[in-house]
Amino acid sequence: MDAFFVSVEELFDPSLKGKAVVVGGRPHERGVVSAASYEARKFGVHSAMPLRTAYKLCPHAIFVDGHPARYRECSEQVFGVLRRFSPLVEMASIDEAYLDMTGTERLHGPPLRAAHTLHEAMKAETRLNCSIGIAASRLVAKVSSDQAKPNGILWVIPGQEAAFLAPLDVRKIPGVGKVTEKHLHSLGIRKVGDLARLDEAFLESRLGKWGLALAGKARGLDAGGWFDAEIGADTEPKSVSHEHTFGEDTNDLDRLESTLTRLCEMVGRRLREHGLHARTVQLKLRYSDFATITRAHSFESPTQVDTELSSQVRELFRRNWKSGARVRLLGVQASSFGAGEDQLPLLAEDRHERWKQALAAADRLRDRYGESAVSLAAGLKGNFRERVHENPAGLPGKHKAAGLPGKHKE
DNA sequence: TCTGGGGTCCTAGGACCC
DNA sequence: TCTGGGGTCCTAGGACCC
Repeated sequence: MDAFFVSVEELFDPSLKGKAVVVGGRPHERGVVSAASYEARKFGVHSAMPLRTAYKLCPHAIFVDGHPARYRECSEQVFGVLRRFSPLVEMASIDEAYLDMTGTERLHGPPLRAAHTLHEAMKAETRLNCSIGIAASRLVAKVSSDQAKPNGILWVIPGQEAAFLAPLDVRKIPGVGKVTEKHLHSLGIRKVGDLARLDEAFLESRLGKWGLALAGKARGLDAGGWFDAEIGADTEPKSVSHEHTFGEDTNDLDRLESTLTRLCEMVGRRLREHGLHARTVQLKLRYSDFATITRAHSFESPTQVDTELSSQVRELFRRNWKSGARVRLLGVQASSFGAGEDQLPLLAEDRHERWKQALAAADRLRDRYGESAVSLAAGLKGNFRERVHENPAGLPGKHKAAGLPGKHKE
């Protein structure tokens, strides 16, 4: 999709059309640009740029907050259109998808014709512009759709992959970022064509396994890593995380701990939504100077229960926080998803079951009344914290830290 | 240029096992 | 008691993507 977030915002507020628009937050907030309109890009504004910088470059731009729910909704609409063109659709991100069009020729005609029909249908049904790249590999399809932007279609005829890629900067290859680009420049490699001329052994000696994959990519092959899989292959999540950057760095213990608890609740909730049980939980801690550490803990049996996550995360925090140091960001990630139900000892089974019911009820309340409707006591500031400390296992004992597994239903 | 939030994949070292 | 080789799992960090 072209300038996806900006385009969606324009649907909700047509007066934004044609103007310099920056999605991501207020100009003096901590944060970066999620998306910039083509008009704003003329002033050098681009995504991932700090909002403050964008403001300096383009003070007259309209700064708007992002609306993830809107983008998700539009993304689902987009998916609905795509699915009619092929059963093999893979959403690679919220605004990007791959379609395997093999065998659809009788239905949709030759490639350019199918693409044209799709392009029209997308505009008609979502009122959003997209660009389409057509090729015999995911890599070339992706690069050609980038080259087709905005609002274009580009077909790279089989056999022409290397010729199409050769004049492009190496940076255009997905997976080549700032660091790899610099590395390649230091070897005198600037264009994809330079890369394609080198032999694999040389690249492998300089860049390891990645160099080998790169040699393939320079020739238009889906070599290595995330490009290899079949389109539409299973996309089970590998991790679930939430993080928060404070508006201002803080060393207030109450604030830090309540933030961690809240993050654990959000992670736990997503685990339950997806029916996942995590074996590993990870704390992320970023200080004022941007120095960042991560510390992980693995459970004996996988969990999706907030209190089990948060008691471990708080322990990791307690053990690793340079006491008193100001913190910029906290994050919590769950991973290593194990299949089965937790194998708890029999005695704990009942308590555990009650907690699961309580958490499910809390999720329903949040659905109905909003994210802040229900919280574990430790997620609140102040009074309740002591009681949670008395109950470090975080399990619902007589304290009923969350006040949840009681008689009342919801 | 004072640097978000949600992800994936890769590397490397150490513990541990046979 | 100068010490191999293969494997897995765990942890930490980093590049990269949208």
